Amino acid sequence: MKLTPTMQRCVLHWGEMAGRWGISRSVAQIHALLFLAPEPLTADAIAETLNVARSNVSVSLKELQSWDLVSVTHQLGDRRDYFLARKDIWEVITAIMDGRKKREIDPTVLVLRECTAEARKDPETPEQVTERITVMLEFLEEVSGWYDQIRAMPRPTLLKLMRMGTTVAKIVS
Amino acid sequence: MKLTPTMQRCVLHWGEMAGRWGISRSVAQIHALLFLAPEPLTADAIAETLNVARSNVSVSLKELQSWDLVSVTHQLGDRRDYFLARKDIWEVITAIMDGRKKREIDPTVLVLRECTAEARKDPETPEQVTERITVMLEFLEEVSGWYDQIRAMPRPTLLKLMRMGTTVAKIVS
DNA sequence: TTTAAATTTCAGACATTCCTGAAATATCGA
DNA sequence: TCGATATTTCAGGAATGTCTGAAATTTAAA
Repeated sequence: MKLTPTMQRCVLHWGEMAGRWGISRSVAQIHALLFLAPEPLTADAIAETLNVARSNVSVSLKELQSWDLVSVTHQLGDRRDYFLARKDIWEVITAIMDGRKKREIDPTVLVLRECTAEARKDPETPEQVTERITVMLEFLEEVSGWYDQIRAMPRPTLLKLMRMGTTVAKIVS
Repeated sequence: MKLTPTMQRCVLHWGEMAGRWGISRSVAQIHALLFLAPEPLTADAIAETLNVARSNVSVSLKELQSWDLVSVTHQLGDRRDYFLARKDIWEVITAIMDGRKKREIDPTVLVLRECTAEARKDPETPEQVTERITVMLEFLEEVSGWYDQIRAMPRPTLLKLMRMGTTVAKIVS
């Protein structure tokens, strides 16, 4: 896989953003490469193009698959795996948002449920604190539910809503 | 500052989530502590309560202030800084989202702008790749603009919209 | 000023995460 | 089944990020 200067720039930038995005540089670079690549690539091709260890590519691809951003295809008469990234930018973003919700929000909701129950029983914990935890839990649960509803809406509807921007508010109020 | 078992649990959980949230454990724990604390705390009190170095608290508080999650107050006749976290959960979440947008999206939009310009001039870059980069840029810009609009809406309106869930779609279509 | 408290800076210790390369395992055709 | 190729696992090294404690700086009262 030959990279033009522009493609290289994208891949490198993805790698630089990796830290902030909470993934490793390899994962980010591989994702950029597969996103740009016009056709599926083998793990070897990826390793060669990005100059990283073959095993690193294997692990990183597993992570990208766990994010539902990359899938495997095959070519007739070739038993190597060919990897392919989601190309639809909308699906890419929603996959990332789903993954983040699962990793960053859901565990906290579980703990907060236990904490509120515990706080209510415990007379030591100030009422104010219990209240604060409860409010946070309820808020997270409400946002979670709202997110699920939004996710279930057909894309054209969602797009239309987005394009309306603030005018929705005027209609519904 | 004495922590009840429930408060401790929250603080520790925040610390454990820190990695996934892209902040250091200290920053997360200090935020949890200040969020729960009924009143402002000095840096020394924080250091003592969480058993971390005083200097660490100083740096972490600076980061929390850069996120607009923590502010400084003073008590009459006391020249120490007293730190206070945003208590309104809605404001907390929007502050975090603003910070993430600034750190995780905005830099990429800038680079993608340069990349699309570059790709268009460069005949080497395949048309398909240029197109893909352009679509991604346009999508990010659209979402950014949409986010700004949403952020500017008065909170009660936004809450009403959220509570309506999918029924908004039926009304506008 | 001077002094003392409060805060910040920063070099290095520590911890964590990431990556590599070798070895083990899996897969498929012959 | 065997052999060749593809993939994964994993221990240890490299790189990065975090935290500490001492020293420097800032701040405000005396």
